[in-house]
Parts: sequence; C-alpha cells; structure tokens
Amino acid sequence: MKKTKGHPLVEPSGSGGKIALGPLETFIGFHLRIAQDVSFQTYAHHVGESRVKPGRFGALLLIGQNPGLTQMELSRALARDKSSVTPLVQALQQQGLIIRKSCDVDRRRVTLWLTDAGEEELGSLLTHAEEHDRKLDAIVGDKKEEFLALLRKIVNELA
Amino acid sequence: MKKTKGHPLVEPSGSGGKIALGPLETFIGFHLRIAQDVSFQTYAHHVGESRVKPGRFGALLLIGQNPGLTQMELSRALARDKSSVTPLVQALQQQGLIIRKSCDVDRRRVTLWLTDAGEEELGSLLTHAEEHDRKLDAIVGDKKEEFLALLRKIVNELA
DNA sequence: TATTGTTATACTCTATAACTATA
DNA sequence: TATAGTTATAGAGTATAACAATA
Repeated sequence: MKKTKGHPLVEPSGSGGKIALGPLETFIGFHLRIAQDVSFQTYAHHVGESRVKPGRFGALLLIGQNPGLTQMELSRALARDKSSVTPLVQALQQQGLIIRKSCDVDRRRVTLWLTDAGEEELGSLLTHAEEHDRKLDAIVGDKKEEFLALLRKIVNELA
Repeated sequence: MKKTKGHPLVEPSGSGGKIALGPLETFIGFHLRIAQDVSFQTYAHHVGESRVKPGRFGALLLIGQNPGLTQMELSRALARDKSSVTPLVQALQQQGLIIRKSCDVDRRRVTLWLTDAGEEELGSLLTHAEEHDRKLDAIVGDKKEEFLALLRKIVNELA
C-alpha cells in the first residue's frame, strides 16, 4: 500500500478527489469504517515487522491483563468462534509468548498465561500502541471523553 | 456468531463481564475498532442472505455514484490494490450487477457501469444501510455532526 | 446432555510479483 | 519506460460441522 496524502474517499473537496459518495456522505457507519481502516493501517505500518501481527496483539493483551484466561473466555472477549481461537493461541505458543496449562478443576479447559518473553513483547507492542494513540489524542483533542462515550454507547446499544 | 447482550469487551461493569482491559480502556483506536466491528456485524446480520456481500456494497455504490469509473480509480477509492479489485469486479459482473466496457480513449482502461439489476440491488442495499444508520443516528443523537467531524478529521490527518 | 477445545475444511479478503497490452 | 489490468499464488482471518474428552 502506498502512503497517500489524505484518504481518497474522505478528502477535503477541491483537492483533486472527484469521487462522489452520495448518501454515504452522512452515514455514521461508513465514516466509522473508514476511520477504523485508516487507524488500523497506520498502526500496522507503525509496528511494521514485529513478530506479532496486529490481530494477535489483542489476544496477547487480554491474556496479560487476565492471567489464566480460558480459550472460551478469550473467544467471547474477542467475539470470535472458538475454532478461530485455536490456531491463534497455537501460534502465540509456538512463538514462545504464552503457555497453555490444562485447568485442574475442569480438565476440559485450557488456561492461558504469558511467558516472560510474552510480557516483554506485550510491553513493546503497548509502547507502539500508545504512540499511535497519542496521535489520535492530538487529533481528537479535548473532545476525547465525549468521543469515547459515543463509541462505547454504539457498542453497548448495538451489541 | 451468537447474538450477545452487550459487547463482551465494552460492558457496563458489574454485569458479569470480568475481563480486564488495562491500558486499552482509554485507547481511542481500540474503541474505534470495537465500534466498527459491532456496527459492521450488525449491518451484515441485517442484510443477511443478500446476494451482495457487505464488502461489495461499497464498490457497487461507488460505481453507481460515479458511472464509468475505471478499475484503478475504484482501487484508489477503496484503498485496495488493483489485484484485489479484479476478482471483485469480476464477481459483480458475473452476478449481472455491473458491465465492464473498455475505454475508447485509452484502451488499457476498463470502465464500470451498473446494469438495471445493479441499480435495483444497490437501491435495496441502500435501504438496508439507511435503516442501520438510523439506529446509529438514534444512538449518537444531536452529537452527530460533531461526531462525524471527528471521524473525518481522524481520516484526513492520519491518511 | 451440554461444554471445552481440536480438526478438517472452505471461503473471503488481501497482497506481491510476473505478465500482457497498451501508452 | 510507465500505467491499466490479469493471473498465479500465498497468507491472514474467519466460520461451520463433526469430533473427543470431560462435566
């Protein structure tokens, strides 16, 4: 992906972007999608050649914040099917970032724990994420709390 | 995916959601991601068994709003590589929703046009999208303009 | 019977690189 | 040389269904 000056779909008019959006101009869902896309791609580019793909960062962080999390709990937290979690945690294990222990009280369950390397990697990823989010903070400015409140409201009323 | 009551990650505390988020609590990027995810899944579920996947809606709409768009223009507008656009437009063509004509003035180019069926399908998709976005409107309320302005600002300053 | 996790399988979306044809 | 589009190919990410082990 080339680095562009301004997003082709949400450009200040007159700058040469001639694509018409029609009804989408005022769709919240559409702008949410583009903003998330740009934010994610910027972050992914920033992290670059990290060993941990952006999509795995969330899992690593949830395990770090909730040691002993089971795969089903992780599945629910990520809102992904359990069969999608299996290859994810296997990859993290293979990278030496987590260990998986079977649960004593319910031997069906697998609990997840960060290794020392996992803690270290998570710390590094968090540093990058914080840098990225500081850019977003600067853009949003003093509207941040209001903005976050609306995003949370969307999540809670739609889910 | 099961229909859940409240998103597992952004739940009013005390409702049984015991997953800790740590630093993510105040990350704009994180909340953007979850909000977009929920919004998208709600829309996808709403459209249901449509012939056109949510991801193709954007392309169909851009062609509808910009008749004669070339594949490269579509590629830039969607911020996707041209090689990703080829199978996309081929699928839309196979569904009888668009036609592709080679451009007279530059015979390398392919221009894209909706068929009557494409117009009809787009109309139906737009109706669903509007219904979905009305839910978002209700959630955001009178903060909508401010909210959209922030989303646009994120896109323009990050891209 | 219900739940946890795995496996087999498949589909979508995306990209890189090499190619053709035009310019 | 540079651009528009295709093809071959590969890699994430995801889901459904059938399964084994356990509750």
